[in-house]
Amino acid sequence: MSRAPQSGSSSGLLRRINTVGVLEFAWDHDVFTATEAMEATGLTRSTVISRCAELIELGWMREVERVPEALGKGRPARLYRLRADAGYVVGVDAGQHRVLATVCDLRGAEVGRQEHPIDPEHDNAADRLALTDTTIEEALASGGVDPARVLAIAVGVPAQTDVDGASPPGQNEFWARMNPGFAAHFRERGWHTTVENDANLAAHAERALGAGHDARSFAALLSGERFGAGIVVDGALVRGSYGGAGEMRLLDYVVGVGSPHGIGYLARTWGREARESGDLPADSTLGALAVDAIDAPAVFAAAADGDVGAVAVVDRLADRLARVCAVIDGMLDVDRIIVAGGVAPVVGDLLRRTAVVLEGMVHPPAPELVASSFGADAVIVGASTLALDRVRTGALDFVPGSVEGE
Amino acid sequence: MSRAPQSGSSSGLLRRINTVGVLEFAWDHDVFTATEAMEATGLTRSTVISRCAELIELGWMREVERVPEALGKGRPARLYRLRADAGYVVGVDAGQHRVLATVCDLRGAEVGRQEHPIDPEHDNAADRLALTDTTIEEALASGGVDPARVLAIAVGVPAQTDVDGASPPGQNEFWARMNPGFAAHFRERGWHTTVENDANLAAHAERALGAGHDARSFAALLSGERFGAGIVVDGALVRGSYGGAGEMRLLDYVVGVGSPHGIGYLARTWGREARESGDLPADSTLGALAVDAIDAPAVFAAAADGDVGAVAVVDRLADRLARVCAVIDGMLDVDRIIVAGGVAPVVGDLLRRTAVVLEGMVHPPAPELVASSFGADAVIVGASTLALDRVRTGALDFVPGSVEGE
DNA sequence: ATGCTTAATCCAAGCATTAAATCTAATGCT
DNA sequence: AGCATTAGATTTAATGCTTGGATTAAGCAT
Repeated sequence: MSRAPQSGSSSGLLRRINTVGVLEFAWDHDVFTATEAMEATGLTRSTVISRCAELIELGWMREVERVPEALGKGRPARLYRLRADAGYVVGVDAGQHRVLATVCDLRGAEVGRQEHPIDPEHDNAADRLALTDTTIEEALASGGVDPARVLAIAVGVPAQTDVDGASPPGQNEFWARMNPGFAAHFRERGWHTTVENDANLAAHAERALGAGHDARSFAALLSGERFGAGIVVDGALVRGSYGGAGEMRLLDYVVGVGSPHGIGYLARTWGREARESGDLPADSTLGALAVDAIDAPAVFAAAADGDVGAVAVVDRLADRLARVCAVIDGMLDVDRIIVAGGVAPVVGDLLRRTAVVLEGMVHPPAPELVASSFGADAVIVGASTLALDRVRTGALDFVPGSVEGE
Repeated sequence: MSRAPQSGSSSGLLRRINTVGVLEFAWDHDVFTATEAMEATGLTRSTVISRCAELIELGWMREVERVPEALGKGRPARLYRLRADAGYVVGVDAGQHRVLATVCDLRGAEVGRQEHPIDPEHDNAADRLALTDTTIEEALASGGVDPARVLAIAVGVPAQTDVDGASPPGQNEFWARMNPGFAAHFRERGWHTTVENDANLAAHAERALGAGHDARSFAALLSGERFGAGIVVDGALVRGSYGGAGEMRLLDYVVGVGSPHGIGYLARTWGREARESGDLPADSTLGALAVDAIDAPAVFAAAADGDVGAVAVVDRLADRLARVCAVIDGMLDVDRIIVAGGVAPVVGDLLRRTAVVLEGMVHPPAPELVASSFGADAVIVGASTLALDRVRTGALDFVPGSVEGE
């Protein structure tokens, strides 16, 4: 008698569905009562409470004791809350010139961070992998997080990646160096691993937390040294089998563009050209700078200052950028284009000029042009966001960290 | 006592899931046994049989009696089969010059078809809507299908459409004529209605039944009078908020292209130009034709014949098409580009030449170039495929036709 | 203390599924 | 013909999970 090993009800499928439903609700609310969860999930009180009990058992949630001076009339409700420290995710921006790692809790709050420069002259796959490991280790230590409690990691690389996170080999030495087997390496540690192109991660960041959160379709245009776009259409990231969607190699064939150079590169280069041409008026802000001191922010600052040479550069950039945007919109009909990357904080004026040019180039309505609010952090924010997303989506497949902590 | 109105088990959610699972299985198998369904769904025999009973009750399936000379050793299995005639879907290709409607059963077999030309000179929204109704009525009659048994309809239009099937108003008189409120009109009849851009439907056709069935990412390039692409990336159609993805307005800005004209238009125009230039040698196939008789098939035929002038046109087309493909691939990293539309049957040689040019224009691997096997039927096949897909996806929300038939 | 209000808990009822035993229909061998 | 063999169909009891109502618990106001 008793203990017959029977699974019943399709091996607990329904139970699982409801558990996930309650956890989902917990994820986007802070503390909550059973009654609130009932309304959101459509389940009975008994069921909600039993699901909560299971989630507490599993370590995903915790019951939080009421603050004494609570209020209300009837019997006070028990309060539940997602355990933000049930696990952590690591985000990595493994860029060409530096490796940056952050550690976030399940609520997305950053609890640790570390960064190391990489000298492109002495860069190789093995060192890059080792330095990334070190950076992560230190970021974890800075947040006091035990590596065993990491559930997932996402790594952004300036390379194409396939769905498994590998970069197509052979044809591109650079990719092999930028993505030295990250996917296999971290999976070996038992972490759920995603390796993704940096522009695609920027798009993830914008979708979840930035200017893309209210747009069905948009492009996040990474615009530093080279253009690269992360494209979200109908709420889904468009990546392609090898993650090459949005790589913008096609700019070579666009009239008035012809190269993949980005805003940062062009502003600097054209700004220096103007400085060296000697045609600048005597009172030019740009003319007063050393050539080496001229970079994109300097040029935009000078233009804001009314400097004729810098204004000319910005106008030229506006035309160029408008064409890039016209191509993206013409192919994908996006509602919004978000200019991201290190230059994002200084392109406000450029975007206003670009919008005017763009208006004449596309079928109305023209896509809205906005600057990302993440600045140089777009990729790392996207990485942690994506890692977190993976945990959320497959939550019950993860085992949250040991609960002994408290 | 008894009969307490209790819903239990989350209002039959699990039951519904399993019912759908069995129906799914039925949909892509012909006759099948309970045992087969058990293996596919992971359910028990009892459950499968009870789900089948419900599906038969609902009218989706039917039990088919064994043919006497069956075989095997043990007790012969009961056989089930999807009722292909449980309902019908209507596909419509409402093109600029003609309206074509087909009626298909649930297995996708065409059971009725009707077509009417439209004179673009005397075209207006009201007449177009009325003619479409007539065409559908006649197509239904030709297949002996009672309109009440239609479950869904999909209409392809040469216009952009939003997710509800409406074309953005105002800015484009042409669209309002091409899509005279189809969505609202057919929904009023109680049919599940989808109105979609023609190139997007071609992509649906290729994905489900054509050259796209084994590609994760591809573009169906409708190439008659104007280029238009239906884009599938990672298995999902990329359409944009207003269905404008793949509209290829960006061709205006591509070096060596500059206009949206398609292969059909260009082959005809350039072929006539060559004919009129008078530079053709005496034995030219093209030169022997009347100017009015020169169209795309004629040009391709002449080129296959070795006609110098026609070969020159094909070479020029190859260069142009390669640039179009390079732009699509550069933006979306597709595995394959499928040239569709009326010209598809004759572009084999052109594609071979194009592939050579394209090889030098894109990052390897270059997308594979293939001709659609649907010819002028790409849009209508896509329409019925899509309508069928909608029925399949939401099957239990539909009420199949009356069963009294047999 | 006595209600009043709102949650939590308990419990019987019921649905849907599974597992195991039993039944049924065919084949093939003797 | 009789009987074992095979394999699917049915039946039955057990199980898991959810529901809905009854009961109890916890605060607050009077």
